[in-house]
Amino acid sequence: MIKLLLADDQALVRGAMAALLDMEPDIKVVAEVGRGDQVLPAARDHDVDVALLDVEMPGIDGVAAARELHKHLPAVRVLMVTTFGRAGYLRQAMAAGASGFIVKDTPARQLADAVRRVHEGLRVVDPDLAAQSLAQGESPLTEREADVLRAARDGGTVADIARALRLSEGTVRNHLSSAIGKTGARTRAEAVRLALDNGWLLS
Amino acid sequence: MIKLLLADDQALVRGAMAALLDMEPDIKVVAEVGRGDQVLPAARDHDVDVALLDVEMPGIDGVAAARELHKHLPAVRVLMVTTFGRAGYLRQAMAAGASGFIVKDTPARQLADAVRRVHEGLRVVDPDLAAQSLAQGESPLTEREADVLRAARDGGTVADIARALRLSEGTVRNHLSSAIGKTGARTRAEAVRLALDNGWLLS
DNA sequence: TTTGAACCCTGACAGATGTCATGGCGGGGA
DNA sequence: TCCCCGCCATGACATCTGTCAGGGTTCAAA
Repeated sequence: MIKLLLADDQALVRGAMAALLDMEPDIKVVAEVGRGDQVLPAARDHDVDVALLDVEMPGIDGVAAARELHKHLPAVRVLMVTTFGRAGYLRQAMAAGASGFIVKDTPARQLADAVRRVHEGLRVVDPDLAAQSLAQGESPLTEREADVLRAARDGGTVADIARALRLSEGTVRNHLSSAIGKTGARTRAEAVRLALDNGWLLS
Repeated sequence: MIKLLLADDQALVRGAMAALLDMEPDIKVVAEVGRGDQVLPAARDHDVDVALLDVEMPGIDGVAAARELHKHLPAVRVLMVTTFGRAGYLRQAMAAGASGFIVKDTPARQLADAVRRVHEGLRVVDPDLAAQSLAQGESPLTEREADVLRAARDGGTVADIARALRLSEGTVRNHLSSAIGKTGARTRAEAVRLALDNGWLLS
């Protein structure tokens, strides 16, 4: 019997996935959480075998939660699930110790199988996504450039970003310019979107 | 027995919700589709009682699909589901003939109940969302301003927007300026974000 | 030890952006 | 009918952005 932890911020899909997986005779959902920072405590309390983590969650994101699990409870296998096929997420999730990575586009019947494979110690990765990830390579952005793009996400001015990051406006402009160049964008907003789509702005 | 149509672009959550609802003795999922433009044909083919529609879908969005259903198959009750609690969506969904509107944050056990209520002809609306929608009022943006913001969504320049909409650059700047003023933003990007959050940029 | 990469800053400049004043057009509502 | 509002446009203006050329520090690898 595989003891499963389910983490997703949307109660409806969390409950629905629980219903789906509880139909399997060899899987039992022993814990459900809606925040990333509840993953580790819940996994500890319920002696979990496999954790099914969404990437986008309040508290800490799924990748960071996977990192925590891998560090403190290395016996727990992690299967990441995400809405978008952002290839950058895949790389970071694997680096964080995840055993599998699937997108929410995959047919529902394959989910239980993925859980079983991960439990057996196998790796489960969407092949298209893996190819895309390899082709795309790692993030070209330096940490500071990513910081600046993150701060620019909701449309503030250079002055806002500089204040938030305790930098001079000139420095912010330089980082932005560099990030725009590296992403091939023509605008700050476009650079933010591209970096986001590629999964380059995670923690 | 309530015959249900399920429309969501993510196969995994679609399948999971089907599993959840099929556990109910009085509900039967008779059709599943992943695109907005498949909703009407599928509803026709399967003599559906209730349609559970996600707002964000490829093809046409859920609100437009609801409009189609209401026009061609008025007997079908529509229950909208969405990820975000964007109050503007609620107003437009109800105007499109939907009988209910719930967010994916609601507990899974309430879903079947919502389906039953909608089937009985009752209205189902998240109270918080309804209050927010009333407080927020309708979109202050004129159609053209919304067009311009939509075109500005992925970070193009004024010249790009002008080309896409066949307008002069000056006009685009005027509409943008007006939209920025109305939304209380200080930047184009901020205005886009605010309008998006409020659901003012639907079709 | 030298080199390079990442980080921070300054200053200057062209071009893009946001604002404003102004005017013409069409379709309601008073 | 006249007037107001949404729409389109022009031109001018101050400000903001993105780019470039500098020059500084720290740290790790060669």
